[in-house]
Amino acid sequence: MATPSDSPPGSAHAVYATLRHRFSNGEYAPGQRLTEAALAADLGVSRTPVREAIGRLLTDGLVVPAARGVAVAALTPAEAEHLFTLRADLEALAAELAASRQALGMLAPAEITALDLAVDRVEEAVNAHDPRASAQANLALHRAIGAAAGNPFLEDALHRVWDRIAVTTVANLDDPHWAGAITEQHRAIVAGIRAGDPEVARKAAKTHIEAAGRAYRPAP
Amino acid sequence: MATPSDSPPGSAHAVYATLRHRFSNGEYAPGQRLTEAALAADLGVSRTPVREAIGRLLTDGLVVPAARGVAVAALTPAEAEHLFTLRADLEALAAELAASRQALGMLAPAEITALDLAVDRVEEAVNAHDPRASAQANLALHRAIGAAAGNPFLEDALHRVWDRIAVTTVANLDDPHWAGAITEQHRAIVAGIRAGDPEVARKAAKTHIEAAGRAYRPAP
DNA sequence: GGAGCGATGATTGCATGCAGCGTATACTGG
DNA sequence: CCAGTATACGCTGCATGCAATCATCGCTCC
Repeated sequence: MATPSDSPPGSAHAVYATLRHRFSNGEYAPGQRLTEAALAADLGVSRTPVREAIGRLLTDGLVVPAARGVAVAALTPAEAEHLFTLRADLEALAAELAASRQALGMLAPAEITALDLAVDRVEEAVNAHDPRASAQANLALHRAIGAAAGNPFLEDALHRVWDRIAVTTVANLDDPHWAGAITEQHRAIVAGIRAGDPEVARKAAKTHIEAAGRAYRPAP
Repeated sequence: MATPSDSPPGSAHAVYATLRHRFSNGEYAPGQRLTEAALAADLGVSRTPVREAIGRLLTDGLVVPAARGVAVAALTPAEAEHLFTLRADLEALAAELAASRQALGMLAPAEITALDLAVDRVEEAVNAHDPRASAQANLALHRAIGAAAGNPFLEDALHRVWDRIAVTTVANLDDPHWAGAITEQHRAIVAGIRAGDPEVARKAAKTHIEAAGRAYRPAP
């Protein structure tokens, strides 16, 4: 909900940003326990800012109260389904808004070009069978679409969903059928945006995320 | 994003919940500055948990960094528009999911009855020209719809949007045309849910929130 | 040998202390 | 009377200290 332009100073926010970044990179295993002292030592600050950051992660749902403090939140199959349902709608809205802005001439040509480029990068990474790079390139593309929507609150909601999913996922791209479909679907979304057709873009995005949800298999 | 079933213990979370509740009740004026010491004294705890709670409010965007600490976030017209755009889509999804669950027999008859009752309460409050009660009853209805959707992540996203809007709003219900339309639109949403028709429910909800967005005028 | 129980250790949760910083106020000079 | 400046106060931000709590490990008893 915070407009991303804010960059509050302070060690607490830095710790929070760092941890959030680590989560979205899947650097922590689900169920792993986090201790304040260890993080404080790791990040070179005292326990207080770490404590604040963990509190924020708690409200984000990225960590859950555990026996002795907090643990990295896992994702039950039901939760994953709920997340993808929400994500499908949010990304559909993002694509729709991006297309609307394009129709109104509010998107720079460079932004559209960047979308094409991002699609290419995903394709390359998938063809190279590099799951890590694929996930990152894929996220970059979707982030770019979210940015093109021009709605900071939507972007924030998307980030929350992505981060929550990213904890447990290295996207399942070894399914050859899904790997083949992903680029085609990406191109359909971008085509809808480029054409300035909100309905087409929305449907393409929704279809894509629903397919991604079916392909997703949470780590055990 | 936090599944609402979690209820982390601790004074920090209690402070956060209290403040969040106050915000959603509009108890703080936009721009008002909040000091840790005053809140700590008010709530009978030390500055530390207050500090943590304020940190969470910062990431929620409900407060913004100010000269001397934090101030209650105001809402620019552009932000309000973005919020209502997102809200329209989220509530549309909520109504759609609620209708789907109804079609699958997953909604208890008591839930449907509660929706009807909530609509009636909004109507009464609006007819009584009680803006405060109207806003609360309206929020209660929308919360009920959100709950009927059965998706905790969607509920959380909705709460974030509502709270962000609630800071500056006591809904503008003195517009007689809007006041007359609101109950009709509410009934349309509930009718769609009761009929188990996701498309009808979605469109009704979207139409309603878009109308609400037009009627909304942020406090100066 | 297994199970129950107690002690110890680690870790959280909150309070307080202290330094740094910015704001506001009061005072002085023009 | 107004403007400029210096001082002092309030407030934040972080670190540390202390008490309470819970898990784990080892011991004893059956």
